[in-house]
Amino acid sequence: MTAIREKQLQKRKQETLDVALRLLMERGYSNFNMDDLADEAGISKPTLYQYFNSKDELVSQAMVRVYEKIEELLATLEDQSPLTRLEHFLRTALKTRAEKHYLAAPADMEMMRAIIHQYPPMVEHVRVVKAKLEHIVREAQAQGEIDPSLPAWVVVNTLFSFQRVIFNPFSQNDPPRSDDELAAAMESVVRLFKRGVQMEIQIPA
Amino acid sequence: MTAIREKQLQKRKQETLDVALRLLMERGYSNFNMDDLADEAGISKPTLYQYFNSKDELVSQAMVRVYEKIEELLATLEDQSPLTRLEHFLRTALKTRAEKHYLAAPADMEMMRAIIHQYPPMVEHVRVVKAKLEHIVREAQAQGEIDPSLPAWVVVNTLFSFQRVIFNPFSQNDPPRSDDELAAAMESVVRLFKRGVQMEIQIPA
Amino acid sequence: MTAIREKQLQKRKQETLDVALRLLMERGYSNFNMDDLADEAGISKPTLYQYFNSKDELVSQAMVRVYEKIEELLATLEDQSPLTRLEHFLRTALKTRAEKHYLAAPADMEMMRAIIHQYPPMVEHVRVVKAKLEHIVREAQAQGEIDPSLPAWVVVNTLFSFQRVIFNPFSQNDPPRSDDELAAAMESVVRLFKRGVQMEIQIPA
Amino acid sequence: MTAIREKQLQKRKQETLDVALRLLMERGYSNFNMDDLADEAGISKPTLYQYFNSKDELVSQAMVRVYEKIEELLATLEDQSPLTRLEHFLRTALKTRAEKHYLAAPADMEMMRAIIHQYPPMVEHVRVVKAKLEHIVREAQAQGEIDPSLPAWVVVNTLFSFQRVIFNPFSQNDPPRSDDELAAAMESVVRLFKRGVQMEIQIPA
DNA sequence: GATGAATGAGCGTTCATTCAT
DNA sequence: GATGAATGAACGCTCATTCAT
Repeated sequence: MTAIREKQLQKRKQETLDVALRLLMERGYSNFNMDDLADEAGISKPTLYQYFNSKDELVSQAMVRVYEKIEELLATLEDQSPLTRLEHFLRTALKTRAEKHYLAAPADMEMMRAIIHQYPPMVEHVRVVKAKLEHIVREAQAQGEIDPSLPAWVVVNTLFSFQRVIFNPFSQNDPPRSDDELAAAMESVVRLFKRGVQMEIQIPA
Repeated sequence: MTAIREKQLQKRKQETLDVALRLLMERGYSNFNMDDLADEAGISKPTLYQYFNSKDELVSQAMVRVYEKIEELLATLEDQSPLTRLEHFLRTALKTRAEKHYLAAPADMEMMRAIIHQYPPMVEHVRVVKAKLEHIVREAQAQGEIDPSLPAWVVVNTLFSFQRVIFNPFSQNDPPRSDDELAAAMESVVRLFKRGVQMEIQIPA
Repeated sequence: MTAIREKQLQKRKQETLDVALRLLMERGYSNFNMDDLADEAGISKPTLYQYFNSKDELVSQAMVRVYEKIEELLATLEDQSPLTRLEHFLRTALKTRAEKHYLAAPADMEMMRAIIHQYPPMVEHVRVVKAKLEHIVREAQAQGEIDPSLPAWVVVNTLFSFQRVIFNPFSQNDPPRSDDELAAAMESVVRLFKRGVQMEIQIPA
Repeated sequence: MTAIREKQLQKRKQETLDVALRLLMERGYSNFNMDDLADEAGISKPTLYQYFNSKDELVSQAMVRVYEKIEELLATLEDQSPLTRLEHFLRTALKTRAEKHYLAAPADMEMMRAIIHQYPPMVEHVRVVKAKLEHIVREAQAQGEIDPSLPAWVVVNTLFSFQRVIFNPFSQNDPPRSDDELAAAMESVVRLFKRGVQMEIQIPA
């Protein structure tokens, strides 16, 4: 019984986090408020506060959600070569981004640093995911797929950063891109990344 | 006489914008408030509102400031090759960023989209700078320095995005980097960029 | 259960409007502020804003309240002759006024024009009440109780205006009137009105 | 020299008061501010404060101006019968009002009571004008032009109140009146007043 | 367990008023 | 004598958070 209850609760919580994520993406942190979230999630505010202790915790958990999705994604790719895994990650991140959803777009939220700081478990979560990605980078470097002179953390941060190429707040002022343009842009970014991290080409004598 | 006054005023305004930029960088938009700004700038709130009509206008002008600096930078590089100019721009952006100042870090402010929208002259400013950079990219492509198959806007956005590699809100949770590490990272990013945009290497038969 | 809640809420709202009306009467619009209202009404400011969306809406609703009272009053007089109804209305208005309450004193608020304009339903309300009064005037004219050469709207506006005779901001500087004086003044006004609107007396040949 | 200066100053002051009166009429007290007044009067704010010690004093003086105009008007009528003088006063007041200027519209400003209170000389001024009007009323009563049973102050207040019949903030929502309608309305008001204050008609046996 | 209703604390903005030139 | 620039004090309004039912 309680288990079922518990499951229902978890589901509600997850749904709430999804709505929160969407609103954050749509409006930005400062235009995101608990009233609207409660409304859009179809629950009352006190209930919201039963699920999450504070707005900041909620936002933090929403971010963690993003990182969990990354982990899930990486888990499905375990049998592929390290570089292929990174490529896949990048491609997925870009696509998700283009569809205006989240996934791995944490860098957006300059504003959330204070928050993140206050919730150590979340911080830990982020650290773990980054460590996993760094590990993959190092594997790739060991296998000669990536230039070993590049610091692994730089490569990982680069991957995260690339998401902004496709969609960022300022692109709203750019000319709108057609789906084809967007697809081409994504491929360009992937190519740019792969070439960029490649070993120095040794021109055979 | 009046000219001196006017100049003083402009100076005050600029100083205020500088303080604003620092606070925005430190705290993010939503923790940035007019009281603190007035305090830190050493002026009263009503004076603030004589300089700027609203918080949003102030923030917008602060952003414009950033773009002006980019323009100034680009102007000093006119005699160099297109790719060199882009490289220089990137290097400067990264360095500024590492020093926790601004310059070309607009992409930070997911939260500012609404704002920017409301101040058409600012939007125009941003558009112009982006157009200039895109122009340089196209020159580089014409001269064979950059792969012509990459859309110019993608390359420009990439340049902006790269700033986040060095410093972003989440890196506060990463291990702190030494100055040497940072310098190396910056070089890595530049290298990654240059290789990434390069023409496909034609291996001679 | 909820019904009780709802009723309590409505009561609170009404009480708040009453306090608002008193304060408006005492201080005028520009010295009337939401903090004091909240204090005097014994609720918090946010609660105030749950009841009313803005100061102006609140003031508008307070005005509507006044007009509702007029409608209620008129409803109780339906079986009387038109002129008697108008007389009764005037008498009540004057008495209420003398007791420093409201009822039908909208003309006070020169300052509220902008407000009223912004709340179409309120404007409509006012229009309806005026229309009802004008209708009564026309009935009286049809029955020979009122000179038909007087435009109905002029008569109605006259009725409203008369309230100021008894009490207006400037009368505070006048010598204070005793209760008897006040009663006499009210009767004088009523008499003045009745004679003023009367048919031209036909002196029989 | 100084006399000329002094005259210039007085002229400027009067002009400023006229602008103030117009703005007060147009916007109401609460939307009337010193910045706009300085702008529209073409002087600087500090200069404004040299002319008038405070906003409230300025407004009070503006009101006094209105009463001065009444005194001037009455002075030109000295050779006429008391009732004729009152009639003339009423007619002028209504006309001025219809032209959306002031003159004798003090009752508008519910909001100014606090002010008026604080400037005894102004209060005195108002008292004097009212006393003069009351004196005329008493003369009329002595000459049998006005029913002696009506308290003089009631008659005077009635005169002031009538201005609102023609134009008040709420009439903005009424259907607009043509010039002819307005002229007819004014005549109606005058007639209503005259009949209203008339002696009881003694029907000869 | 869920919620309608309530609130303390704060924020952006304005305004009457004054200083320094 | 006249003014551009500055400010203290409020005011309208919002938001994260918590009772009371």
